Amino acid sequence: MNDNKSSENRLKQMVERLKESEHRITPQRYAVLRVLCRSREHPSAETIFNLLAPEYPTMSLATVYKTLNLLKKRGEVLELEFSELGNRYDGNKPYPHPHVICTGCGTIIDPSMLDLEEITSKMMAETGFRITSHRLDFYGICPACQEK
Amino acid sequence: MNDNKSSENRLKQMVERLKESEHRITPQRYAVLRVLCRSREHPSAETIFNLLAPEYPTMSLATVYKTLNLLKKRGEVLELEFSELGNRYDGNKPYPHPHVICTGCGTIIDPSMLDLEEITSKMMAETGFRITSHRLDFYGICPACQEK
DNA sequence: TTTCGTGCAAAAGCTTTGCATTAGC
DNA sequence: GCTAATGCAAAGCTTTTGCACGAAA
Repeated sequence: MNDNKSSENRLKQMVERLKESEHRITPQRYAVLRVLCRSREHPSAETIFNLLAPEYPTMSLATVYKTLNLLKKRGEVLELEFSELGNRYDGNKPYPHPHVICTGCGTIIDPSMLDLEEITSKMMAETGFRITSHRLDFYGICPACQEK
Repeated sequence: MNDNKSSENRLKQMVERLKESEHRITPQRYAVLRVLCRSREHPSAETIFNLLAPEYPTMSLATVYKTLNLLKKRGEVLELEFSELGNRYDGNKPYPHPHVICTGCGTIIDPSMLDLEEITSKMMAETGFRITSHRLDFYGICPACQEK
């Protein structure tokens, strides 16, 4: 879980922005936002659903997906695409950043930010692309898995 | 398509390595290897299948997937995981390297190599992970799509 | 001749969609 | 009260699997 202050601020920000764009804050939707803001594990849709199911018996996976897609469309969540691991979501830092992923247990953590500006400029010059986003993943074995 | 010399060398290398590990070179398998070596478009499984279907009427998608998984297991092909775009494969450079991806048309190109050694070292020191691989993707709009 | 590979069809995951019901605002 | 959101079930995709047949070495 996240430290309380920053995750609560992020939650308020998400709610505020949704309200501004005429979106309703339902209990289910609020619950999904809460999980996204309070977790740092880059949860999958199913993880979010499983966390909420006990407290919200009528919650459905479809609602989780619909909420994630809404947030994705509005740039409020970053989707990490994996076919094996399943897609994972980051609501705290909804902008491209590096990740370190354990190929043993699927843990995903955020290392401190790297400066990718220079690399991006070189890319644009070389390829002629208008670069809008990026993804940098490091794969390896996490400390916990190394001890197994 | 690739330049003939290097793609034919890569093809021979793939065949040689499969033979060394007691794998049979069937016409279907050879055809998949050939497409992987001759294309630089990072094709999907279905793209490979569609390219070969006319020439090999009995070819099946299952065989393409089985061949790709065999090559992946042996480190002869790099799999790029996308949920929206579908997984894409690179048989020419089966080691982690940067990609530039057009979010308009799905084109994937390889920019010239960047030095990621230093970044990787920093990652390991900071996270305690034993880093084994990485993925660096830049997303943007390719020159062709910019003119549309 | 003995495996191994192929290819069909079915299954398995994950994600999306249609639609009637429910509930924000 | 109007309209958007929910949630069930069904459908859609991509990828994998089981198994009988066919072919490589």
